[in-house]
Parts: sequence; structure tokens; C-alpha cells
Amino acid sequence: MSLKIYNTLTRKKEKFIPLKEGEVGMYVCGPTVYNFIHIGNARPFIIFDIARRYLKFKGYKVKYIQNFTDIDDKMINNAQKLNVTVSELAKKFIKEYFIDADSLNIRRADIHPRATEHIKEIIELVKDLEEKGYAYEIDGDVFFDVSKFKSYGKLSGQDIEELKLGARVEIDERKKNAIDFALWKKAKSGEPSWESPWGKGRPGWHIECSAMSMKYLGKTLDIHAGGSDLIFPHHENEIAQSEASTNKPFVRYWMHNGYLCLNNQKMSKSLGNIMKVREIGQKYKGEVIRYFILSAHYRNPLNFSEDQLQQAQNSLQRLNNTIFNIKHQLTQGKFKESRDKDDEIILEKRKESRQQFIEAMDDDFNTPVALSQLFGFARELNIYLNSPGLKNKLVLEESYEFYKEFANEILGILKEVEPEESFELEIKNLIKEREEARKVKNWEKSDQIRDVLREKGVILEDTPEGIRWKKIK
RNA sequence: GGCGGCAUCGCCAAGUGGGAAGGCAGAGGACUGCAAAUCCUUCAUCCUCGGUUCGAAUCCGAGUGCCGCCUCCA
Repeated sequence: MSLKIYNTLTRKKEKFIPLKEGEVGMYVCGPTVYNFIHIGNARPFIIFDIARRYLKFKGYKVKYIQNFTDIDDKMINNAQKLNVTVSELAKKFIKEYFIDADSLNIRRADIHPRATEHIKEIIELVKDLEEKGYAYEIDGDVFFDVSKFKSYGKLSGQDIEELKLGARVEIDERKKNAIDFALWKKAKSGEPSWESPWGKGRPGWHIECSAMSMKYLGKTLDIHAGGSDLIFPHHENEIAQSEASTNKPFVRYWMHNGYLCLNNQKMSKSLGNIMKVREIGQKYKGEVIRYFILSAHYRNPLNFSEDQLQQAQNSLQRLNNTIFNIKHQLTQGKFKESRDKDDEIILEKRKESRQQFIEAMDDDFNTPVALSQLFGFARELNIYLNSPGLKNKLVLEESYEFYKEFANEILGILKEVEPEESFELEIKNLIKEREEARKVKNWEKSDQIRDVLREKGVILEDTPEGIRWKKIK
């Protein structure tokens, strides 16, 4: 079985073959740190976090890079508005980004490079492009000459001539072609700037990704990922800059996720129809948000609504119940040695679900189908767990392992429950009290205790093997 | 104007030539002192029209509706 990835460049699913056997270099376009991230920003971070985890599962050694854009117009404008320096603004929102990312179980990249910490590499690259004749300077600004790069438009399927006609860009009359883009921008007064061969200035937007990705991953990356809105012009321009400089393919597999919409419109800061991760997090756990994101294939559009989150929460609850129930049986401490037909069925079913989960993920990270395997196995397992008699320990452990590996390690949608000693003691005492009441069929008292515990966020479940309790929220 | 995407049960969502997955919600039932959890049963011929085919949600053509990129945007 082999992994297939949809490549935007070829518009086909392709077998994934990294440049170096067993190793993957992956770069994901990160946030511009001028504000809190919204759920639409979070989609690629979650999706590609999972792609990365899955690649690791497949045995690849993955080097994962996600940048922070910490210098551009939005940074400058927002810093002015808030009356802080650009660097202070960046510092704050990088911190906020990590708070949000952590809440969503998004693992840290191996490196989180920042544009302002790679000015030297950026200048080198621009200089190289200028020397090779792909770039030209006009009065402190440096532009990329698109007409010199023959395959411009190959990623987005755009034709240079059409682009020129349709250019909505403010035409800078000094540029050779309307669609030439800035590699280096001359400093305006009051803006942060760096010394360069062209005078004081700052990098253009596209150049940082080329410079930083190649610095950490080499001239050819295995995977470069981001939202579909980056295909043009951002990634198109990255290809032009990088390949013009190195004369080597810049990226083997381009991955782009579909938009997250609100009321069927793309969620974006400029439209103002955004839901910040921080806001949603007040009401829903990160695992729920992740589940919601995974419920659709990453390339399809996904519409955000509170109703959807509620559905995600309910769905996830079902999985959590099953996992909780396995754990409960495991802590009972009594098992049978033998393995009969029912045990074998579970082990067989586990094997099947495992295989199908992998098949789904191999098919361009088809998480909705992968999720369905978690549910399919849960049904079989619930039947087993509810059947009378002792259970086989190995079967329970293997089943638990299945969810730990797939739901937790790869998808990251499992909730970690941390015990609180004092709280548990109080609960245990109440449960004991209720058991006494139940023995003498004092239903009134036992129901009352159950209600009290519910108030405290504890659900009691009477099972043939004894009381099972769990915390909610 | 150029390029691209989407339309499948009340809601969400897979499936791209031969069984319409899965989840949520709903209905009925079982289990339970009552619950909870769980299980069982039930719940769609796939936007429209035409075509290709023994056979199409899936391919082709026309149409309708929605969305995106071409300007900052994940």
C-alpha cells in the first residue's frame, strides 16, 4: 500500500515518492502574526499537522517547517493602530498563535522561522536573481521580471497574457510587466527597514517563503502546503523566484486545502466574517474543533456553523464513550485467560478496521473515511464489551491501542483525562453512599446522590460489573 | 473576460462505471428499580434534461444554482 497525494501542480493524485528515501521535507505557510487566528486559518494547520503525523506513522523521518510572517503591510498598519512596534506585535501574536495551536493539539513544527530573522538569506536570494537577470531594481524597489520566467503560471493554470489583461493590481508604471511582483520594497519613513544593496528596505511577501524553505529543506522540497488562496499569486511567485535561482524543481508535491466558509462564503479577515479560534474555544474543546475539520475531506469546502460543532461534539462523544468503556473494563482487574470466538472476532475486526483506516489515509488523507473506521470498530467493540462474562485482557488492550494510535496519535481527537485525587475521593465516597442506598432499594436517596454528582459534572452508569463514572465537560 | 471548484437522506459527509459507507438528529424496540451507556430495527435511486453503456451518483453534452482565484487573504 502506498500513499497518494493530490498534487495541485499536476491536478492529479500521485504516488508519493520523496526525494530522499525515507525522509520528507515539508513546508507549510504559516500565519501573519498581526492578529488572533480564525478557524479558517486553523484548517490548514490542523490538516497538515495530521498529514505530518501520518507520514511519521508511515515510517518517514519528517522535517516540518512552518513560518511566521512578521513583516508586511498588515503588520506595519496594525502596529501603528495599536501603538506598538512591529516586533512587539509579532512577539505578542506568536505567543497567541501557540496558545491557540496548543488548544487544537497542533504539534510544534521542527522549526518556526521568522522572516525578520532571515533578512540575510532573503537579500542573498534577491541578489542572485538580479545577477541572473530575473530581477531589476528601480529606485530602491526590486521586482521579479515575470516575462523572463517561461513557465510562469504553471501552478495556477494561468496564462501570462490573460493575467496581464485581467490584472487588477494597481499598475506601477515603472514595472516592465503589470504582473511583475516585488522582491524587495524600499523603506518608507517610520517603517522597519534593513540595509541592503538597494538601500534601506524590507522583503516582499513571497520571497521569505522561498528563502526560508530552501534554507532548511534544500532546493527541492517534498511537500509545500497552504490554503487554496495562496495558489495564486503567492505560490506561483515562489516557484518563479526559487526555480529561477536554483534551476531545480522547487516542490515535488503542492498541497492546498479548501476554504472554510461562514454562510457559504469564504471566511476571511478582509470580509470580516470570521470566527476566532479563541472565541470558539470558549465553548468547544479543541478535539471537537479538530473533529469538525476532519469531518470533511481537506480539499473540499467546509461550512462553519455552531450546529456543525454541536454535531461534531455528539459524534466525538460516541467514540469517547467506547474508549472510556474499554478503560473501565481494563481497570476492573479481572480477566479470563482463554480466547473464544467472540475474542477472535474482535481481533479480526480490529485488523480490518486498521487496514481500512490506513487505506483511507493513503488515499490523499481521506479523514472522513478514516473516521468512519473508528465508528465501525466501536460498534463491534461495544457489543463485545456489553456481553456477559469476563473479557480477555489482550483483546481489551489491543482495542484500546487501536484508538490510541489512530484517534490520538494520528488524528489528535482524543481527550486526555487527568485524574484529580481529592475530587475523586469525594466522588468515591458519594458513590459508596449511593450503593448502600441501592442495596436497601432506597431509590429516592440513590437518585438524589446521582443528581448531586451530575451537578458536579460526574455521570454515573450502573453496569453488571459495577458502577462506572465519568466526568463531563 | 480568463482559470478553477461544488451540487448525494432533516443536518454533516464518503463514494467517480456493477452493493448508495459512516456520523448527528428522528421513530420504534431491548436492557435498567428509574436512568446512563449500549445493542437491534427503521430512515436516500444521488440538482434538471438529453446521450454513451448490458449497466451511471459516477463518463459525455446542455442547462440551473452556489462558491472561489485573477488585489491582502489559510
